[in-house]
Amino acid sequence: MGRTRHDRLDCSPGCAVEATLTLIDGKWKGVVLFHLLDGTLRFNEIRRKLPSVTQRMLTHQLREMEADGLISRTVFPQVPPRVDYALTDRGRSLQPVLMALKQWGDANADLFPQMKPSGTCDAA
Amino acid sequence: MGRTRHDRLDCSPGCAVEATLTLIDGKWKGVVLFHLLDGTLRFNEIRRKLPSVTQRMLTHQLREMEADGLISRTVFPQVPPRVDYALTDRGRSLQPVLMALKQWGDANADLFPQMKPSGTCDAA
DNA sequence: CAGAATCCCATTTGATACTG
DNA sequence: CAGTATCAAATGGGATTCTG
Repeated sequence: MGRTRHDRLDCSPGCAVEATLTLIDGKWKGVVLFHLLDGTLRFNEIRRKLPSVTQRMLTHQLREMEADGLISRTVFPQVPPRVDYALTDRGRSLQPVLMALKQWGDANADLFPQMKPSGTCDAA
Repeated sequence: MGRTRHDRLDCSPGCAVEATLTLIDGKWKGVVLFHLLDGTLRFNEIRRKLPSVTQRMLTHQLREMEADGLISRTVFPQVPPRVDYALTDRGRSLQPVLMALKQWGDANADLFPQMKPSGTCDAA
């Protein structure tokens, strides 16, 4: 086990750009973080917002973001289980980054044919 | 062949976030775009700024960004060859995104032990 | 409900050598 | 100088099944 994901960083004036990217790429991390901006979510609530994610991947991405200190994971010892995910302070500090990414994506929607117009689905 | 890189997009309020990410993840794209903010660069100039990138990877990433309309590639028919890379208007419009990524990375440098302080290397 | 375990395929990345 | 070509390794990601 270990944090080999950030080993790709070398020294360069722009490496902070890549550094941040290593934390939020991964197939679903961006969207998950974005949704968590609106508040705490349970595992299946996140799943429902991401129509085509598998449990395996969602679990994996969530664990990585937890290890990176971007989100917190709270397990309620009850049956059936309940696990809450929320942004940490560090995770919340990504808000400007996430908003910049979203704004650019919306402004350049023509690049993404399969992306439906913003607000077509259930709003956050 | 084709543009399968953006097929990962599904419908979700935050999918524009992922959409943008599909364009700038890739191991070196972020840094390359960042450096191009300062102006046109030749192939080997970019290489020199990225100590550990291979020609193969750099070529590949540049071609993808060209296909996505983020950068332009100008070949000068001369010997030895000269190829200039520059941001397109669309690429330049990523500036706020890139700066947000860089700022966050610098502010959270403690997460990246192997990242030397900003400005340690040759400045852009 | 929120996962863990296993298997397997696709894509990404790297190493190396060669070229107009 | 700015690439290509080829091979191999690492990683990412999906499908499915099982469980406390």
